[in-house]
Amino acid sequence: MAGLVFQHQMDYVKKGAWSPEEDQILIDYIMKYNIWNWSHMPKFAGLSRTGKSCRLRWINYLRPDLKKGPFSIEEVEIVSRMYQSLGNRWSAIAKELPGRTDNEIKNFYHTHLKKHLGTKDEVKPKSRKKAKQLEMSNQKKPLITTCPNIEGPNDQSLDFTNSSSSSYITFDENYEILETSNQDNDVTSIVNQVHDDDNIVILESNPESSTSSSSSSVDLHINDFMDVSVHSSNVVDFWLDLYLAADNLKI
DNA sequence: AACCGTTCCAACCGCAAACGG
DNA sequence: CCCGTTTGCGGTTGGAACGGT
Repeated sequence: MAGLVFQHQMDYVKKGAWSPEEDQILIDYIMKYNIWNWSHMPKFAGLSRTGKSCRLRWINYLRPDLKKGPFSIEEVEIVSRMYQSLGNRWSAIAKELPGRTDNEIKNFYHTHLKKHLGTKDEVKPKSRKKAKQLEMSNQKKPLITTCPNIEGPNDQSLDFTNSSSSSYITFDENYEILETSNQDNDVTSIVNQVHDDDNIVILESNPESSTSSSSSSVDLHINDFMDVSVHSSNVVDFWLDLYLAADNLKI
């Protein structure tokens, strides 16, 4: 519900959801005059909004270079890895993901990653300079690498089936498992094969080439102390389950 | 169909950092 | 250096959408 806040007798500031008309006014104004001063601009553009609200709307929703749609496996991997090293420094994490905003990443963390990664102690460097230094020193190699837009095992240039050291999993457009390197969709054995110096390669299958879909939910019996449930209801949860399962194996 | 609980995310708020006169 | 203004950041929340009963 949009509200009106009266600042002075004659002018007011609109709050709440933006209308398509307001969006268009903001877009048109910025396209014509660029961003020169957020706090003064709304008045000139004819918007009854605070500069803060305009800035947020532009940065998080209207800018043309924003990437829309769900996070890719690679993006999830980056967010996960950077959160482990940087904590809740969303804007620093966003710099690694072109087209994604800090707000979007923060939301993504709270809705998808929190339950898997838990909360990390807040990292609060004294200055942004220190923060930058910390960020530079925290680069880690990912355990799992991703190869988006690769066709999969039928792609002759990527014949993983003859490789003794690689495993693969392909998904259909719903991220249901299509095929694995051991030919019997046995995710368990793939995860069990993980060694310290291994990467797991997750292939995203080409949606056009998918022919079948099969549901897959497996309980991995890792050892006498650990059972891990891996399911493929969506790419994010599947990836995280697999990631954590593989990571636990390294202990 | 109605209700209720949950999930998700756009947008808010307060505060801190950066800027500029 | 000081101080007022502007910009940027992260936590929080309202409410729409969804799913289950």
